[in-house]
Parts: sequence; C-alpha cells; structure tokens
Amino acid sequence: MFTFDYKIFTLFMIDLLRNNIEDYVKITDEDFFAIRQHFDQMDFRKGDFIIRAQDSVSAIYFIQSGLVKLSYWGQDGKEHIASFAMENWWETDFNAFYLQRKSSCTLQCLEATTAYCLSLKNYQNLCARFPYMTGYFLDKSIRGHIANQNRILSLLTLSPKQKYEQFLQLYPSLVQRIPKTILAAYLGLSRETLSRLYRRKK
Amino acid sequence: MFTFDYKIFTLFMIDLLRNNIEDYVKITDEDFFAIRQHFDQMDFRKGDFIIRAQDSVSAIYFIQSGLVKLSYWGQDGKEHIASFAMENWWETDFNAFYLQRKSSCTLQCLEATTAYCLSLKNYQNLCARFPYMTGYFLDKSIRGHIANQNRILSLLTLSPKQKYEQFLQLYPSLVQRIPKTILAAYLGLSRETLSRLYRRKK
DNA sequence: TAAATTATGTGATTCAAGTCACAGCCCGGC
DNA sequence: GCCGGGCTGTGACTTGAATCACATAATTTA
Repeated sequence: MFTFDYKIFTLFMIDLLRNNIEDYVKITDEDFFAIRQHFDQMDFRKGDFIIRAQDSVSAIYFIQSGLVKLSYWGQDGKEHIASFAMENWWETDFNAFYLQRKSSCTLQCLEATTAYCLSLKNYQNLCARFPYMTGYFLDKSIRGHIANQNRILSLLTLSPKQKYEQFLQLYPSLVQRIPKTILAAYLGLSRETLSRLYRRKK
Repeated sequence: MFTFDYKIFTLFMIDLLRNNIEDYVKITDEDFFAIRQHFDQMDFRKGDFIIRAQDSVSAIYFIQSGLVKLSYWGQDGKEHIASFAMENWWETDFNAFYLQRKSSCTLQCLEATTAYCLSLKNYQNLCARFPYMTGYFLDKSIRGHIANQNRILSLLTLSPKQKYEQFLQLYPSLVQRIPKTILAAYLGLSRETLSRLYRRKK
C-alpha cells in the first residue's frame, strides 16, 4: 500500500534530483521519499531574485529546471558573474550559506526556474539521517572545486578568444540561453570585445 | 600499556594534522593513532617536485611544514599558479587525483617541506572506517570551494594594485616567502607590473 | 671566494582590450 | 499595432598592462 504511494509519487516526480543522487549512490524508494521531504519546491519567474545582496542565505538550491546566475557587483558598479547554474546543478552563495554571513552576491533567474530548496537545518538533518548523503555532497563539492580550479586557470591563461571558445566547448547548450552581455561578465571581457571576437582571428 | 604508546606517539607528533581534524571534530587518541597510520610522511627539499605534469596522482598531501606551489604551464609557455599551500593546508591536483587522470599541473616545493601523504585507497578506507572523516573532508572541500569562488571574483573584479593588496591582507605571512615572479603568476600579472605597483598610486 | 644563476627594479615602446558613442534590432507589454 | 527597454554590432579613441631591454642585487653552488 505504501509501495503504491511511492509509485504515484515517482510518477509525478520524474525527478532530476533522484537521478542526480543515484549517479553517486543507488537509493530505495523509501529513502528517496524521506529525502525528498527535506526539500521545498519553489517556482520563480524570469528575472526573479532567489538571493539578494545583504540577504542571509539559509538554503542551497537544486535547479530542477531553468537557469540562474550568481553575480557580484564590484566597486566599479559593474556586474561580474561568479557562476551559472542550470537544470541538475546545485547553487547558492556558499560563502554566505556555509559561513552564515550576509550575502555579497545576488542569485537571479535568467529563465523561469523551478528549484528544490534545502535549508541549512534540513541539510544537516539529511546528512545525519542518511550518512551517504554526506558522501554525495562531498562528491559534488569536490567536482565543484575542480571546476573552479579550471575556471581560475582559464582566467589566468586564456586569451579572450580562447575563453569564449572554451566556454562554447564546455557548455554548448548555454551559449544560446545566456545574453552576450552576461556571458561577457562571466568571461571577464567587455561586451564589445566579446562581440568583436566572432570576426577577429587570434 | 597501549595507552602509554599513544602518549609517546602524541609527544613526538605535535601534530598539525590532529589539530586540523579537531578543529572540525574531537577525536580520541585511539582514533587518531589509527587515522595517522593511513598516512605516509614524506620529506622534500626546496625545488623538489611532488607531482610532475603527466604523472598520475595517487594521493592528497597534508602540509606539515613548508610551502608548495601548484602550477600550470599555458601554451604560451608561461607558468601560472593555481594555488599555494603551506603548513596546515591540504593540497593536490584534485582534477587528476579525484577523476584519475594524468596531471596537467606540477606540484613543487618553494621551501623544504614535510607532507603527510594520503593515498586514494587509504582515503577511501579512512572515510569508510571513520565516517566523521567524510564530514571533515566535506568541510575542507566547501571551504576550499568558497576560497576559489573568492579568487575568481578577485580575478574578475580587482585592479592589479587591488589584487596585490588583497593578497597582502589575506596571506600577510606568505608575501615574504614567495618570490615576486611567482606571486605575479598567481595574481595574473606580469612580473614588471607587480614590481611597479609599489610606487604607483591607483 | 668567485662565478653562475636567479630574482628584482626601471625605462621605452607596443598593442590589445576597455571605453565612449551611436544605430539597428528584437521582444514584451499595453 | 506601437512604443520602450534591453540586447547587440561597430567605429573611433584611449589607456593600462604586457613586452622588450637592460642593469643591479641577492642566492646558490662549485
């Protein structure tokens, strides 16, 4: 009887989150049901803010659908992009979330977005109740660390053209979804330089 | 009798590693003794390579004393610094270690260095036998992630002068220990520009 | 100790990317 | 449909950092 409930449940939730966890470790229906209850679903429209500067950040977000940008405004008053997150990615301002500080960033939707929201308390409960979830988050964290490392090396070593081409190669599907102005702010280029890149050689 | 052994042991090992773990979770002498046996101590002279490009990387290193640099050579043939690690820091080429690939980086000692070496197998054993160690590594990983995020934002938003000043502020003790040429390669500046920074205003 | 090597400071020059300015375009709302 | 705002392309100009070139200082090593 409960089994039936799970079936209904999983039918409705063709759930990226479960897939994402199961890429790391296989789990039972019962476990996933319990895990899922630690999350709140939230829906945002294009342009909505998930986190505003100066907010305290009490959750991590698993993006079920849509696309968000994590951005930071320098003293120069310009927007810079720390990262993007699309379906199947985790995102938050970890600095604010994990160290319990006010956010210095903004998390905003580039598209209508559905996110599963995991509060700090629920995150801790989850890891306590399902120890393998700690391992899961560690895996995600290390992969994020590796991605950041690569990004740093790209910023240090690549020419504007190479940066753009590497982004194209790494995230081909994102290039169409992100305004060039924003992409430029991610790559560390001016909008104009990025635009001119299409014609130039080097 | 065994208790006595632990005492001797901990007497010899005024051990940064234990302190580092205990910043996250308190552990017993017995546990630390067992944990410690997963590590091999290695000593390096200044200039020695811990990892060379093209190596496969089978361990993470906890720096007990000394200073190392993780660097990458761009196609331009120039050295770029991914990160430094000094006493009390963990370091490796995580890309190569965690994803089991050939290293594209080099890990080299800027000073004579003593490191505790944790092989992938021992790392897995350690987490399996002491589940709280997974939490410990997760904590380290998230903090590393946050540091990388900040570094990315610095590279994107700061002027050369500001980059240097921020480094001074974050790691005052490191500035004296690192050759300016290497520091420039970390900050993403030319050696000359860094040198000139001391006089210029902006 | 002296020689060799590596680190550092500084001037002159170059050039790639930023900035400013403007025009056309696309998209969404009324 | 029309209007307004954000997005994008492109030219002209400016500039700050890289590059090149050299001299001096500091370290290593033989």
